[in-house]
Amino acid sequence: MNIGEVAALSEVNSKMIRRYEELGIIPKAGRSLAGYRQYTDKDVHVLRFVKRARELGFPMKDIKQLVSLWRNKSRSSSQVKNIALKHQHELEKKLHEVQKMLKTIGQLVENCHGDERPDCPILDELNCHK
Amino acid sequence: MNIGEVAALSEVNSKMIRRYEELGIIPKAGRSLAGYRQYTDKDVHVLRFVKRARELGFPMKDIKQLVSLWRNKSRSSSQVKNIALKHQHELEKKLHEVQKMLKTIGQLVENCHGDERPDCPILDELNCHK
DNA sequence: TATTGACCTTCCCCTAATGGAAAGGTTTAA
DNA sequence: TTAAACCTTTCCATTAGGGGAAGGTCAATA
Repeated sequence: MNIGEVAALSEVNSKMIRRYEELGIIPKAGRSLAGYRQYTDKDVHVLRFVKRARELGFPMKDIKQLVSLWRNKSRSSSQVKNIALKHQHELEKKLHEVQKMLKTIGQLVENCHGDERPDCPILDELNCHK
Repeated sequence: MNIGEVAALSEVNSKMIRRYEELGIIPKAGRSLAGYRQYTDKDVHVLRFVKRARELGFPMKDIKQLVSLWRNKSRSSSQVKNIALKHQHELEKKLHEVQKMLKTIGQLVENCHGDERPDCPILDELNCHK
C-alpha cells in the first residue's frame, strides 16, 4: 500500500504518518523503487492505535511508550497503568484550570449588561483586581 | 523605569514584555539614549491587565482587542461581552473534551490491575476498538 | 581609573501537534 | 503523450512562551 491508502484506512493523514515515522513512533516504512513508502495492514493497525491514543489526549511521548509496550509481550500492565495514571492527573489539572476560568468568566458575562454603554464589569475585573 | 523594574512590578517577565510589544498588544516603548526601553506606571497597569486576561485563558488576539476596548472610552460593553462569550464557549468546548477523555481514562485505569502480568485493558482499548 | 556584575539589546532555536504550500518526481489512464 | 493524481522533501506557520548567545551599557567598588 502507498501512504494515501493507509491514510484512508487508518484515518491518519499522510502528513502525520510521515511525522510519526520521523518521531520514531512507527517504524520506518520500506520504500518502492521510486522511493514511495510501502505499508501493510499491520501498519494500519498501529496507526489506529496511535489515533485512538491521541483522541484520549496522550502526548506523543507517552504514545511512543505505549506503542512500544503494546508490541512488547513481556510488558507488565503496571508500566501501562503508570503512564495512564500520569496522564489522568494531567487531565485533572487541566480540568480544574478550565473550570476555574469558566467560573470567573461566567460571573463576568452574567454581570455585563452588554449594551451601548461603555461601563463593563469584565474590563473592571481585568483592570484593577491586583 | 527600565524593563526589569516594570517586569518585577507587573509580574510579566522582560521576555514577554518585548513579545507583547512586538505583537502590538502594548505600545512601543520609548528608548533611552542607550536604546533601553523606558516605561511608566501606566505601562505596569496595562501589563497587569494583560496578565490577568491570560490567567483567564484569553488568547492573545482577544487580549489585543480587550486592551484596545479598555483604552477606548467610547466602547460599548457589548463589544467586550461578545469577546468574553466567545471565549466562554471555547472553554466549555475544552471542558467537555477533557471530561470525555477523563471519563474513558478513569474507566481504563480502574480496570487495569497494574501488576506484573502483561494483559492490560488499557492497551486493549487502544488496540481494537475500531 | 579599571574592572566587574547586573543590566539591557537583538537574534536564533526550542517546546507540541498539526497543517499549508512549494517544487519536483512517478504512475496511470485517456 | 499528456494530464491528473499520486508521491517525495523542505520550509513555514500556528500558541504562548522560554533558553541562551553575543554584545552594548551602567554603576559601584578596588
